[in-house]
Amino acid sequence: MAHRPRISDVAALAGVSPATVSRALSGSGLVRSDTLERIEQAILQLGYVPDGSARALASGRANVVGAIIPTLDNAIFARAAQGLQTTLAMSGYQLLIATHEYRPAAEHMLVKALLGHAIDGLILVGADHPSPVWELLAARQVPLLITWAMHPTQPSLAFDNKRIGRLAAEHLLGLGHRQMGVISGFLNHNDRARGRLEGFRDALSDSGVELSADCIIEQPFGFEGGRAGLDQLLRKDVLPTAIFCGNDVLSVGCLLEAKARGLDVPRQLSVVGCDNLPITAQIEPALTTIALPTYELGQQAAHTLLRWLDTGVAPESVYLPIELIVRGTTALPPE
Amino acid sequence: MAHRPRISDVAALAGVSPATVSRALSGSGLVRSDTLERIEQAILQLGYVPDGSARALASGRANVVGAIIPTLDNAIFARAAQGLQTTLAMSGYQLLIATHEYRPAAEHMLVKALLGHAIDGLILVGADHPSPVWELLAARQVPLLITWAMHPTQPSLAFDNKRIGRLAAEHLLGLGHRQMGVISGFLNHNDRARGRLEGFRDALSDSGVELSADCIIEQPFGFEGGRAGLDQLLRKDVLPTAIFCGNDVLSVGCLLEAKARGLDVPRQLSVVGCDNLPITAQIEPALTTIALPTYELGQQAAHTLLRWLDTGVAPESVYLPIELIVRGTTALPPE
DNA sequence: CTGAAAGCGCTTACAG
DNA sequence: CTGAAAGCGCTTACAG
Repeated sequence: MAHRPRISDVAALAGVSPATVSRALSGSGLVRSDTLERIEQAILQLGYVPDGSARALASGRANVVGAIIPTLDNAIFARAAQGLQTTLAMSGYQLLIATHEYRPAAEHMLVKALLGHAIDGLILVGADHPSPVWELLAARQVPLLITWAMHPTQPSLAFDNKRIGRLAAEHLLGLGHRQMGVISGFLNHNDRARGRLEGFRDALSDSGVELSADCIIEQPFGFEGGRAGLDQLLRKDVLPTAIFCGNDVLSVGCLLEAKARGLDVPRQLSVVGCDNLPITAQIEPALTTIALPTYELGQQAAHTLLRWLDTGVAPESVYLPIELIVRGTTALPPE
Repeated sequence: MAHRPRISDVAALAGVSPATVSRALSGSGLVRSDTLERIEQAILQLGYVPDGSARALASGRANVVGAIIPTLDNAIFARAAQGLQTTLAMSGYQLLIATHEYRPAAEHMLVKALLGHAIDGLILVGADHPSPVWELLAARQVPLLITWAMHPTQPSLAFDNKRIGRLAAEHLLGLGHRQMGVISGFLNHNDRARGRLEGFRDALSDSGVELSADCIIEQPFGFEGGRAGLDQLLRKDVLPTAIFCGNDVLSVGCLLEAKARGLDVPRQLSVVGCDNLPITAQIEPALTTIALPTYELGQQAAHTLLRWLDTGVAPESVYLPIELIVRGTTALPPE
């Protein structure tokens, strides 16, 4: 075959007009069944696959959703992407995905790039974005769903990051801890990390416990960050009896470092993480953490966005349920 | 503004023809600089973003690459996707990604879906695909790059999966092991897993050691699979002194289960994994594994495909370097 | 360096 | 249930 067959080739072979083939393709139901059959024959025989850009241009719908996430290198975002993609595919939509690695400038470029790429909707992580990003978004008017954090006006599928911090704090306070440390990812350009820290600090504060600034360590996400965070915390004058880690990559690193130093977790040091990564349930002692339904977030993001596209009415924002899971890394403080 | 601005709006505002705006946009260099400046002004003023589908339809290039991978829920594929996406973005390309979760039927559907979605190239994992997939691909004539395994004729960026198995076997044989077990992912529809097993078995066989079929356990990928695999291996009449795991999710699970049972690794049992996941270097004892440069595979896949699109000449297939990393989970066999 | 015109391959009112 | 025709918003020879 010389060329990729076009709709007119199919039409000619089936003895109908291109319009009819188009209707058959879209499953509109207004094609007689014998006609339909001839068309299907022709499609099979020619190996016809409709041209996506032509279809998108003519119909105004690309059947593509864009998503910009911080990274795929954290299982938490990878799982969400997986849930999103799988659910979209079930409705005939595909996923155009990009990662900015926590660089705001990169995010800006990617928003621009995706907006130029025929997408029906866009998904972003976090509610906090540089204003040029919002301007682009406003100009393009594409349905935009915020995830992972709550935006005051934009439809959001959020985790209550402050409550995550509160849950961790209340658990540790309840055990009797008073000296706490925090290992967080970089707070800049990360409203999720800021929210968790704020919630943690607020809850302590409500109980009359102050969290001094030098007990808050910012580290790059990664096991090494968790290890380095613990290292820094152990150099302070007053040692913490409990540590809250902003996510489980950090908490696993922190726990492993504690074990490597011969610290008895949880008897000498309690550790709380966040995410409920699979590995947290496997290591010994298993990590106390806050479970976030990230796969479900991806699924629900897909459903929400597709409904939005169908109905044209913007969805309500919602918080997804989160849950403290107490395992082996938290206990009463020493003494 | 009532409507999304079109290229003609920009042209009108800048006092030129749409053709000139188009040339300015494509950076062709054949637009006078003062004209260019007026056009850029107009673009900024209107917030113009070119329509992707129209551009793709008219030019025949979508600036999108499709990739179908087994899952994002394994860090190994997530990292490769990350390398791929990041590198593509640097050249103005975006990534349309889909996962089939090891279901051949899903892969078939996704190939079909992506081919209908205006892509310039396609990346697949593995050389082994059901024939309907190959037929679709042949009909559509899109540049296709195979990754992770070597295809006899199709351009491939491969790991030598047999050699992975051989490396593991030779290391264990060299230590003196003669009773071995294998924990693998499901072999069906997975040429990477089959290749690794085959290489492992061949190398043993070359040394006069036979690997009996009931020492080969297939498990779903996941920590639980590794744990269950060890459990099954420990029920055999002859206990293995060493286990080769098809990837590091399995090897970590296997190691953790061994520790939970009070087995002394490596003194009572040696374990070799594959992938070099970050966690393997962190746990105690650190895992002996075979390092696969998966991020680099993603990057190189992007470069290879883009060069193909540029030059029109199909690239050579290449094997990526792999390396045995000996850490704490392998030692001389007991006695 | 710039413009007028044709065309990319579909979809979708409109008419029957 | 089906067809003829216009149009989606760009790009790109062709001509100047």
